[in-house]
Amino acid sequence: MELGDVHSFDLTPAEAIRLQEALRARVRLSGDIGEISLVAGADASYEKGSDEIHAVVVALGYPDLTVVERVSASTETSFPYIPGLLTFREGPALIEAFRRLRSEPDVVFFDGQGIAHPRGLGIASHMGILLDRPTVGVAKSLLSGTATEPGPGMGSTAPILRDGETIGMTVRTKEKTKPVYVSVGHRITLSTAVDLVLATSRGYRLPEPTRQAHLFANTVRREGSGEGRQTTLLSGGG
DNA sequence: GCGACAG
DNA sequence: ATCTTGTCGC
Repeated sequence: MELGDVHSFDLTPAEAIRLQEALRARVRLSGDIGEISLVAGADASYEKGSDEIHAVVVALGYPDLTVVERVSASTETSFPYIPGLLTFREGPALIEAFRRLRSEPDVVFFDGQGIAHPRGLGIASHMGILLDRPTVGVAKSLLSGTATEPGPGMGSTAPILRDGETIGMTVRTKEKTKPVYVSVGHRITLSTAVDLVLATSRGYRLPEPTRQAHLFANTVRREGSGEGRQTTLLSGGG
């Protein structure tokens, strides 16, 4: 994908927070996505003691969810994991992975929050601005706000509230399984985001874009598919 | 001051 | 996120 100007990631935590406060104004909570034919999932993995991050992006056809492309990028990081500043740890590697992506996904799912973040700029929102593309945050746990419990059935949802505002939705993607926390990343409505998460869920807690990215990120870390600049294009089949 | 705290 | 084997529930 073509990326526009990307700001520096060589920042201190205090500078990172100031940047988030400045960028939050650029997040768009609405948008007409039109016909969707391609979705993507982005994720990262790393080893316990290492500072090497393995980021991946997996593109899938929609609504069939067939994987059409997988790319990865492995980079060194010095920024530690700090709740609320995840983008500054995983962002550089993810950006490189997106640069290697040939596909042009209509929407991208990220592992983490969108606007359901202390400063309204979780990794899905931040990356959405840099990519200028619709994005959705699909987190496995809550970072900000109060989550209400959805019903036990697949497809049930309930709001994530903060100061009386709905900042996201808990979504039951699998019956009797802990819900995922969905919030708008950028250029999409919460309603559409939730619909897409459910439309891409196939019997697992994580929707396919996110699940496939998760699996591939682990493969890259263990077997190394990204030592350099490798892009894997698939023609069909899983 | 204390607790909470995406991945 | 990662380190790890078996185990309990659907």
